Amino acid sequence: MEAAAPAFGRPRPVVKPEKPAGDSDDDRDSPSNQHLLIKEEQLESARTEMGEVREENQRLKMSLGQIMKDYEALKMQFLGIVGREAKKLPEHNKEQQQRPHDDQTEETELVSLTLGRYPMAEKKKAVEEKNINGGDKEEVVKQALSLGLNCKFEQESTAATVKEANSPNRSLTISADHETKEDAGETNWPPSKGLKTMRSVDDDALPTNPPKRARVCVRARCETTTMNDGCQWRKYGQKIAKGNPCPRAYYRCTGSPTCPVRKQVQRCADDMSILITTYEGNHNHPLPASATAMASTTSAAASMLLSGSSTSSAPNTTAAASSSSSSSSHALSFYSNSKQNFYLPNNSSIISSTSPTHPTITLDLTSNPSSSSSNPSTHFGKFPSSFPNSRYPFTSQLDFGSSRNNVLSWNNGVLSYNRNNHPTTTPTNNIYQNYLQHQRNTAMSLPHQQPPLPDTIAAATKAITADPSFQSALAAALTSIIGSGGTSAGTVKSSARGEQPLFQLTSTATTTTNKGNGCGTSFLSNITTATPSNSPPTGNMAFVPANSLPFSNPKSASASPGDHIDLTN
DNA sequence: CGCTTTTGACCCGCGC
DNA sequence: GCGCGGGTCAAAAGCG
Ligand SMILES: [Zn+2]
Repeated sequence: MEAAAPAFGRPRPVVKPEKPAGDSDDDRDSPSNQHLLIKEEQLESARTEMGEVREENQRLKMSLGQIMKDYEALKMQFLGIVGREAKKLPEHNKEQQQRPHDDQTEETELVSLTLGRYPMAEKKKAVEEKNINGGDKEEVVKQALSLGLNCKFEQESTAATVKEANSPNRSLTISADHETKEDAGETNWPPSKGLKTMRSVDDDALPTNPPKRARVCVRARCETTTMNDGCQWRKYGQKIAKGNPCPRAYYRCTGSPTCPVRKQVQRCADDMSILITTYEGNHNHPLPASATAMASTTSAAASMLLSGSSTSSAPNTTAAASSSSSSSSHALSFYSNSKQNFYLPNNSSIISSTSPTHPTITLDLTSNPSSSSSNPSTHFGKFPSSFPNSRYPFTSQLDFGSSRNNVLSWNNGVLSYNRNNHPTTTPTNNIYQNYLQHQRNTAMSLPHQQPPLPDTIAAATKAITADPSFQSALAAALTSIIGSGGTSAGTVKSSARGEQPLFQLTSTATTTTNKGNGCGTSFLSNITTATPSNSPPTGNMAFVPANSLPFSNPKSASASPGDHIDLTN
């Protein structure tokens, strides 16, 4: 995206490429030379731009190359270590291990992520450039890191079981992009639209009507009142929308007193099991690791939306970052290297509609839960990469932990959705408990960063975690992973009875977009909008999520009344 | 005691 | 201008 960003991001006096018409015009000797001159100028500038872009591309390519090298090297190291570890560890209860999967996954992931670390420096650069070129608002907080790393998760030890079902490699592409310029856009929200009366009176007396905030709507099956997305929400209102027996609830983020983020939750009238959550705005404060996934997703979506793209993708759309040979797509090449494709959950789809009111993008993850056995790949549609006019790729990683019956998980880069309507199996609680227990006990002994790890890993981890940017990225990545991990834990339950190891690893997905111009990027985390340096703990925080995991949070503010929703059913 | 939820009132944009 | 519907406020109640 870097490449593209500059080119398209900044509405410079660039001539729109599609207007080669200019040439024809020239021929036409229409009116005055002025016209010609102007055209020429435009051409000139365009060329210049092109040149710049190319240069940048080159640079980025090189960076990428190096990154990849590093990555490979580290990967090897990692594998070696892991292998050793695996041997060392007498196999704990296999069962437990499986569950802890999540844990392990996390850990694994962490390490994996480590591999991607180098990029940071480079990426930063990229980011900077981006900012320069594309940052609409200079406010771009530096914390906005854009980094892309590609990791593969090899769950050697743990995954042994899983392996069968899943190929050993999972790759996770992460790209944190803070800059979500959209922020700017969204940030506007504060100008409380209406209430000028007594409410926000002075501030911006004239809110210059901000561009409407983008909204991201997520549809997912969920039993609980609200999806546990890791954020803290306070309910501030409830209304019964006409045409839907179910009340719509309004929540506000309490992460920060000034956080503009809001969400409204409502059940689908047609299918009560579907929960429709609409997010609006970007967080202006650090988020718990567990919350970054959703946040990044929404912001990414918002970005995409705002960038002006209308999309509606069908499940089977192939996004694939087909290698657009153009030099302008490093991102793509990056991905292609890793030969990764991103998938959305089964028939999940993304639809962005710019309604008069608010531009809204909808992620529909509700599609049929159908059998998730056998070939996952068959059930999944590749992520639609086609965002017509968008220059921002869109990411989708969601963890809806709260649901007991649903499971979203990523396997091998594929997101699988599992729905278990028959809670006949072991109660979630047990699993949860086990999970926790396991966490405490087993987790420690696992190849974590904490305990007896080979220095290598420890060192690597340290080093990595030291880098703030990385932290953010990591946090995001882990978040998503973990978040889903929680989910997966839930899944475990379902798996308990099944043979399908689908749930094992969950990670986030990112998508790449490479439209005609091919600048694909996945960006997944734009972690916080506003806290650059605060994130230090993030790296570590990533592991905290245990608490914030989707598992039912008894206390979670928003989740309390639980089933309360008695829908008319 | 602090925080969240509940809930009716209020505000505002929009269509008629 | 009026009514409707969506969204928000804020007082009161509930909870740990
Ligand atoms: Zn927030």
